[in-house]
Amino acid sequence: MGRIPCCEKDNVKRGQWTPEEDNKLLSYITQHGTRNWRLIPKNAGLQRCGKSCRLRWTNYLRPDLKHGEFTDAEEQTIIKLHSVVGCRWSVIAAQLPGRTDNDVKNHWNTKLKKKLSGMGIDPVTHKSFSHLMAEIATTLAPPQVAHLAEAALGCFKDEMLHLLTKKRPTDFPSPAMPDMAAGASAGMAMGSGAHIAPCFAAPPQADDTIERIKMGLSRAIMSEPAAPAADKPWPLGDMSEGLAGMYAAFNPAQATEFRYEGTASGYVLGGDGDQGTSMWSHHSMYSGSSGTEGGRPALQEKGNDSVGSSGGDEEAEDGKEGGKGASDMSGLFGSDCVLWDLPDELTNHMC
DNA sequence: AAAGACGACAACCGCGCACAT
DNA sequence: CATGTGCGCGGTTGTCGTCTT
Repeated sequence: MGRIPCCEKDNVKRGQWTPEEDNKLLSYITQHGTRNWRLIPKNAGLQRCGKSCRLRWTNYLRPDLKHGEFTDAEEQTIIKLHSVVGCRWSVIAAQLPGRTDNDVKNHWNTKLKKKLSGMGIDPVTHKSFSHLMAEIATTLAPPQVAHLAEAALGCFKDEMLHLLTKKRPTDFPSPAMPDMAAGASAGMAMGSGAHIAPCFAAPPQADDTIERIKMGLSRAIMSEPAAPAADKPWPLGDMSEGLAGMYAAFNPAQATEFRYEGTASGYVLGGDGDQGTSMWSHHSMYSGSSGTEGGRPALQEKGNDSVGSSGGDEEAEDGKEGGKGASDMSGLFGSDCVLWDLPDELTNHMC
């Protein structure tokens, strides 16, 4: 059916607001409130559309707004809440008095995302890069690994190249560095993306690093093995060499084989025929304590969501699986850390 | 000193939901 | 119930100041 535009664009002014316009809007709203945004610009004598007025008011003119630098506490709040609710900026902003969703969103995009990336943490999943790469190596059968490694590394590549060329990782405070070092040792045998990890552990020359990343990505793509028969196990030798090495490093006791159990049930890690041990039982975000003992199905993936569900995916799952979000989140901050004192409104988003 | 690159922030756009008619 | 309207939200774009070369 289509919507009628909120205003005739020909007759309205756009772009930066002048102090005069601000004054008109402010004085009008002070006297009459914000009952009908469509009428406000007309009554206030502004050549703006109501939507523009509303944005100006909510993002800038409101007297209860806090302008200026975000404090460390506010940043921590944003990061924690983002790990729970994703890009629901209005929900996050609601927990930060005086901040708007636009403020929070801008601050995230311009500062916090880079800050987390610099610490070796993927800002989408809030997991360390090494975890994500290792997860790729352990959760999927070899035929899928190359494709997913390519996809995942592609996501990180630009950010990493940026960091490597602009600011060395060693310049960042890095709680995730031990993980990265672990990933580095695990990935030494890798012919693929694990080249990245040593770059964080001991950054070589940036130019050399970039070349090594490119080569690693190429090899990850090129090393896809042929699929074995459905009833035959995957010998590690069928994995790309690097991924096999990475898997072996994380799971020395069980690094014997992958077994393919068909598409209906997904890929199951073999060995003793049981679930095997995920590195997730040894690592967790931030704290390093046991994270997902609640039975994170990392080794029995169905579908392709094993590279950590993105914020968008989590949102897409809202309402489909009661309690899923909350249970998954319980491990995010480690056992010694109460997740968050979330109001009902917030926790409702998580289920 | 000038030009280009980059970062930060303000503002815009389009979609979807809730509510009124 | 169908349609119209208002508003909120998240993603994207534009602009301006600062930094780098």
